[in-house]
Amino acid sequence: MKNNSLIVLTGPTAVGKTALSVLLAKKIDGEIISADSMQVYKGMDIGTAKISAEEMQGVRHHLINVLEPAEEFNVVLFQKMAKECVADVLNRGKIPIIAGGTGFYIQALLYDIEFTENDKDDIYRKVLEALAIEKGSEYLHGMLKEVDPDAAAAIHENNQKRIIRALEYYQSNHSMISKHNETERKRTSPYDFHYFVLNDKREKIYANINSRVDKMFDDGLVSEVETLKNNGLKRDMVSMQGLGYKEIFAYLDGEITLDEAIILIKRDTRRFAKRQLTWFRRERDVTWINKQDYQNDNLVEVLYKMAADPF
RNA sequence: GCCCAGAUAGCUCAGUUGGUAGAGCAACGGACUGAAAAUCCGUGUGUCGCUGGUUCGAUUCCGGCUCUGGGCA
Repeated sequence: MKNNSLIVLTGPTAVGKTALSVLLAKKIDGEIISADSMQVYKGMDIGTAKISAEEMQGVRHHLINVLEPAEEFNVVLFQKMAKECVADVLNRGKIPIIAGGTGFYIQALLYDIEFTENDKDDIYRKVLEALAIEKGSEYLHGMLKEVDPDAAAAIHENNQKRIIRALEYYQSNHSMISKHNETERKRTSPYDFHYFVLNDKREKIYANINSRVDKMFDDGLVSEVETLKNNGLKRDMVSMQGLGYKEIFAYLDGEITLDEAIILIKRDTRRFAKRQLTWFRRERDVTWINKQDYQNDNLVEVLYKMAADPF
């Protein structure tokens, strides 16, 4: 085993990553580093389908339950924390298994994408947001065209978040984000990795999602969100934009009925799974594991064999 | 058994005075490099129930059949 080896196990939500990752960790003496933008938060268990202590079966998990829901989390933070975890796990002679469904985070870690320090400018962002409300996002798009035409061409004028980020980048770095993206895209990974994407028939995934959401309600999703709300969490916080949370907030605020919330959570989770698949499809170096191709096989053994080379 | 209504996209339905069809929802494809469970863009995916007839041409008109509702017996 090399000192920079790691395994990525990902896939769309509800495909069965979590259980498989634990089995794999036990098999190869690994530790799991979660790549999940929502499971980092404490007190958000039901809606994130967070793994329980029993389900961990003694396997050590990192980056789960490490932040308060009022704290902000983003790729940069993830990358920083995850890099430390990976180094730590490797130092102790174990194999890091990156498990979770946030493709962007996995990419940032795997290819060590560079994010310059302190280039997030909250004040400028607020200014831009106010400008967007006042003059519309086409106006911001026009501003971007002035300073970074390539970025303006690549970002649709309705995509306010992206436009704002690109302007913010220019403001902080006095250089174009389009150039930055171009160089970062060419990066090669410092790790020796196996990138597994677990997949299944679409209808199967969707059926899992639908029944999982029903179960979340049975398990008390509404009261989980009520508790968070009573603790002072607001709808616009990063953590409360998670699937299942934003819809229940809308229900608690009387905007939609409970039935509508259920339908919305199911639909939006299905769409999320589809977006995840779109992301993984265009990632380089991924190994797809289609569950329907291995119906009679033990998936852990399959992964173990495929990953055996570097160990 | 008889009468009436319906049968068009995955679902609910609209429509074509005869020139092979469209809405909503669902679905599908894509982008993404400091909000990513976020954000944004794009796409009708259809033997118009089956089968004959009339017609240059039928999903549309006519007949028969099948199925599904509702009613009468």
